[in-house]
Amino acid sequence: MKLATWNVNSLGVRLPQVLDWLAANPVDVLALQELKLTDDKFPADAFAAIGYHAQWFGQKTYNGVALLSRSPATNVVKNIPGFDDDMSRVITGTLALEGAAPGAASVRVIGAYFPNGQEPGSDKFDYKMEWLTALRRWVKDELAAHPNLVLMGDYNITFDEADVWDPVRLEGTIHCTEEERYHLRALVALGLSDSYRLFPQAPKSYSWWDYRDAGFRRNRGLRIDHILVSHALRPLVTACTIDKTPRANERPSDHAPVVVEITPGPAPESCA
DNA sequence: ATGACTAAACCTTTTAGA
Repeated sequence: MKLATWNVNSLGVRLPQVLDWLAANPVDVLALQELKLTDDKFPADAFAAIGYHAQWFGQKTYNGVALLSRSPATNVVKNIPGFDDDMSRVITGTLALEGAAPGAASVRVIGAYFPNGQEPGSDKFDYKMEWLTALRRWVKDELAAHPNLVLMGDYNITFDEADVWDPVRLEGTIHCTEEERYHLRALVALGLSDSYRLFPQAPKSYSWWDYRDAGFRRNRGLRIDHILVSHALRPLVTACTIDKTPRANERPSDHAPVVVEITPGPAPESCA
């Protein structure tokens, strides 16, 4: 099965591109971030028309997340339980593990739009740290309950220098601070793996490029969109790629989709 | 040079993104 994450920077603007992308890339699950629309404006009919179920958690102007899926999601949770937040940033559901024996297995999928943080030392940075702490506490519990878990979305954090187009110039700036990277490593330490780095990748591979100053053309980017998988799923991950093709669209999002392929092995069966 | 571009709402200007 294939799962993907894409910060679309306004679903109202990007809907035609999302529909086109799904037609060309019929993934089983697509997590969307930055819908920038209220729940009543969510285009559920357009996704249903191309065979996708949807769960969404919108917000006016900012934030907003959704899960699109070939099979319906169950046990849907919005935001981080126990963390009071007026922003719509997280949506979670349980999906069938496609490719496994029928009814044999499921995967818990968390789609998240991590806070930007704006600038170290700002109120928004403090909120980012609190949010990251709350997320980790919750993901720890989810992992205990669901060994097959995928945490994907716009993390707004780079892992290390390899994720940054100019690590010297951007050292200590937002998305590249030690505080943010500590939280990212702590998430990984719960028992997750960065799907993208399970495979050889081209150097200077990024998932976001600044609209300004021809950032995409000059490949001045950051890798801040990630797909983390639990240890139970890790041996089943067969590919992880960043699809830059939507950046060639006329009015592109500043983020590219990230796609992971999970290939369940044959179901263990007793030999009769 | 605390910039550049894009999107939404407070809409000819500001806020936020990253």
